[in-house]
Amino acid sequence: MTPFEALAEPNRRQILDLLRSGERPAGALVAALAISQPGVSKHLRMLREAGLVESRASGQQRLYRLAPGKLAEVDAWLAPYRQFWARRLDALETHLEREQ
Amino acid sequence: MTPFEALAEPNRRQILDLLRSGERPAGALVAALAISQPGVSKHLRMLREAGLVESRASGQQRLYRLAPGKLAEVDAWLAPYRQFWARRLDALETHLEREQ
DNA sequence: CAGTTATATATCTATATAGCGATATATAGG
DNA sequence: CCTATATATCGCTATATAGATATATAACTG
Repeated sequence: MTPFEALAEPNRRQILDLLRSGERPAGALVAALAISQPGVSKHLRMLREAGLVESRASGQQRLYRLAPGKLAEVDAWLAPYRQFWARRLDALETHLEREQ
Repeated sequence: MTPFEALAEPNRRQILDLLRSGERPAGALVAALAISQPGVSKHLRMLREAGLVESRASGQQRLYRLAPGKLAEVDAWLAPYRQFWARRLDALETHLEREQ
């Protein structure tokens, strides 16, 4: 499964969004999503195969975390398109980056 | 079709890549891809439905061009993840600087 | 060891879509 | 009109996958 294919499914994007705030056990993801536990487990497997997440065991739990390398590849694909939209937004981003 | 779903298919990403260098007739896209003319036409339809391209008639031809607004939405989704690999790159840079 | 919890896998159904060849539609030019 | 060209749609097959429920594996707990 490629990262692009993995991102096509909304539940998988939601899992990634949840993992942005840190490592989470699979059960926390199940609780947050509107699909069954096996469904979440299957999506997690696909995200693993796409290289978008990694997991480790901790007792009975499996802790999942972002593995952002493949997302960086998606970002790299997108990069040359950035010139096409809103130069005004570019200007804003530059401004905000300088504020940091 | 959502932009994320549209981007999941490699031929569709290739079409977008070709359109980055400017408006192109459908035939030019057919010539560049490794699939049949109806196949390209179907992908173009999906890209249209996803809001990623627009087309206009010109004689017998249909000219396609990028409609980057929806790509900007993808970029916006991706934005909060950028800190994750930026951090890693920062670390790498620091490491390399220390090597010198 | 039995029971409980956490997660993964198996199996099934339904739906989506990628691909093809054939055909339809539309425009251009003789 | 008639024919050629450009593109879209139709009809089909094959494959992928999202979803569910049921079951298996694995690790804690008493």
